[in-house]
Amino acid sequence: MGGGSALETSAAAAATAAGTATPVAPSWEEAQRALLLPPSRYDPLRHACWAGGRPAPAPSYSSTPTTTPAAAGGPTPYAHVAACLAALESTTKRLAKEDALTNAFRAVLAGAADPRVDLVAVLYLLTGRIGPEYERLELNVGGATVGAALGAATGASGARLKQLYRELGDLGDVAQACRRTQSTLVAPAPLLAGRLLAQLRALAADKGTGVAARRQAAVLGLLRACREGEVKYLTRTLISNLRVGANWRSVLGPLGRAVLIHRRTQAAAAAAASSAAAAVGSSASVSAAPPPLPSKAELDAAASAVVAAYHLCPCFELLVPALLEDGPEGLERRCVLTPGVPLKPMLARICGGVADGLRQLGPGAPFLAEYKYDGVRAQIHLLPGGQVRIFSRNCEDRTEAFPDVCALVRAAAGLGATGGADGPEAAAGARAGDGDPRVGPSAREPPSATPRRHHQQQPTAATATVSLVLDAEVVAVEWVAAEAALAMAAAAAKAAAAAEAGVPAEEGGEGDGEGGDGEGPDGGRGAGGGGCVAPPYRLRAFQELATRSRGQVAEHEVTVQVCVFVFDLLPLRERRSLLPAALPRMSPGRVMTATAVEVQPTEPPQLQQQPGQQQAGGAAPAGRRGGRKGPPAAEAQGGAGAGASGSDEEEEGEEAAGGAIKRDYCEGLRDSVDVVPIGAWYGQGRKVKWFSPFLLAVYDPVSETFQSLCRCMSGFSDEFYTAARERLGAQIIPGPKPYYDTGERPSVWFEPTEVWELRGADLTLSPVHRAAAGRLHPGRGVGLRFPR
DNA sequence: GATGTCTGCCC
DNA sequence: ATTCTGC
DNA sequence: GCAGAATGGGCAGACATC
Repeated sequence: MGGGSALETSAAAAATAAGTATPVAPSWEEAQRALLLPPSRYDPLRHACWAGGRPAPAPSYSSTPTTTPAAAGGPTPYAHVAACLAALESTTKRLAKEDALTNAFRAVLAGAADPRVDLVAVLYLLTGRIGPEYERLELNVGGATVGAALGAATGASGARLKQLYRELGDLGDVAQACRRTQSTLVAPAPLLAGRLLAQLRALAADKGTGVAARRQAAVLGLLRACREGEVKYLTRTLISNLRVGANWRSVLGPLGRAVLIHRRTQAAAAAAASSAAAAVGSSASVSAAPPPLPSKAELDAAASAVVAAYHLCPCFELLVPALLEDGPEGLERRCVLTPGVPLKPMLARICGGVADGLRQLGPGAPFLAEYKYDGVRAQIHLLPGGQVRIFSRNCEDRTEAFPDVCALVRAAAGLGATGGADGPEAAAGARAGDGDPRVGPSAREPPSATPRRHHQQQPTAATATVSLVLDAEVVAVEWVAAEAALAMAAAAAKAAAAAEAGVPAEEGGEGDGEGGDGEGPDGGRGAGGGGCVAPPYRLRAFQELATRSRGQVAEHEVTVQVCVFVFDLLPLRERRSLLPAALPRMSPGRVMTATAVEVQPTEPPQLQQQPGQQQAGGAAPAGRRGGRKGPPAAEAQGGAGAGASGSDEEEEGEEAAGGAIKRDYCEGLRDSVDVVPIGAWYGQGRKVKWFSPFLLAVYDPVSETFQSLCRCMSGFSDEFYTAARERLGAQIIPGPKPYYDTGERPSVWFEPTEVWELRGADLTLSPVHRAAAGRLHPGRGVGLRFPR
């Protein structure tokens, strides 16, 4: 509070100094409101909340503006970021959010001493990140660490913090609430965006004994340095939960717009200055009327240029310099696909079932129906040198965890299985080996230990060629002995016969969500047209693959073998028919194209030809299952992404044709389960006022116990939450009934008074849930995956 | 050394 | 992952 | 129709604690 009045005073002083109609630098709240002005009325010089590195408010520029705008400022204060976050949070309107972001970036461009550096920092801070996703850089700070630091910073007791948290449902709000009652003795230096980002990165880099204490101390220091509205957002940043209704996606368009506006303004100012100088030759003020905003079309073009560039090159350190130097128009040339930099994944549209999906694809349009494998998504880059890089669905670099995948892909591509270490540093020209794909301790050579820093390498013409980018699913496989393979083949044949006879038997109870070793869609099948020789492998469930180490794995340490199911080539979305050419040496159980059915709505389904593996009988019904039967929420992949409009022989109108109907909810698993809410937690954020999630249990008549099955939070409407809060609020009991069986510890327990119907996708063996305890696994119960 | 807590990341 | 909500 | 938030099960890894 002391700070508040001091700031008022300085604002008043600024007002006097400014004189005449020269505006006074706004307070933090005013700056926040100003950010919501339409860009046409926002003046970065007048509304920006800083100058000379001082926090808001301070004179935004001197009363005698003899300097150029760009030189007027200092480092961007974090207060500016916080003001923008507050502006974002203050509205749910998307256009208003875009305006706020655009204005905020313009302020940085106009007011920062080093806009190039500050813009990157502000971008990260506004999106709650500290680096590109593919650089393993994590704060490792969560609620516990911040909570403890908060206690130390404010003197609030743990109980008080807990109570506040229950009321507010957001640690940032708790911090803000605490701060109001806290008086700072000596105000530390104000937080600066660039420096804060560096501090956060240092925090992320710290490790070893005692980190927890060091982290907490660092967090404490940062919290203490906060002013005005900063604590709330700094706290949320620390726990990676900004929740202001904007994320990296929302920031890109405004970034393009802001840069375009700024460049126009600068050009106009330069022109005015030079003409004035030429005319009079004396100190004419540069503050001529700002030029009108670029046209909407121009602004939109700038926005989509940045969006497209970011998909190809999701790294602000690369994007921003290119943007500032060559403008949005130059991005297409400057930001190209860079080897080892993952592409942002395609956008997918949700549709309300298969019928809807087909309608979206276009009536009568042919499409591809693919299996949805239960593994992990992998974006696989095969670089010109023969090295491989593997990225997760979230663009995390997972190369080192999957040396076997690297080897398999190299082999499938016709390069030697021992082509060398992966990653650009490791030179190792791939030599063409015998191409025999081998899983096992044959290939090794540990991958480069040096983590690469992509943003240090500028894309150049030389490095811009990627030989191959694959989209694939990595699935755990189990190799089985020959006899077992024969048995499986026989079973598959029987199932196929049954299916042909019209029995809707689906896949004969396959897996049934038993979690354990359920066969995948075509596990154990694939026997060819006439003489059946089943490949000696079976697909395993996701849970098996999840045991893979996260860090560096040597190939001989791999315990769970995998098969790579390739389903797409990026970024051109060329037809899958190019896959066999790109990967001439695929091999069953190792690297395969994902099983798919080409559907011509007027003709019977035709199974896609697969290299190295003939498909027949058994797979067709399964394929039909994926394409035809009713997933309530299937997903059609559109040809978004990349913008690299290669558009070869693709007919227009068929743009979505590369899409696949995925996420099939197996018919057999659509059963619902009757469950009883036996406990709950208090909601967070939007759901503070309600119970969420609920702890749900099944009743076991044998043991006469309620065994927990899962927590559940989705599938409920807000009305349901409100009603449930009332009903169950009256059923709270002090502790669990003796006949409740669960490893969970919910905040509240209920009398068992209601029965709900629950749907889920899958079951897994659980360490905390107790359903069917002991029946599938000694000591482990069953949990429900994706309850809803 | 075993166990527990926290965090991040797969689905 | 899924689902709901507001623009 | 999109974007965003709020949540699920469960694993490994890194520390902290016993």
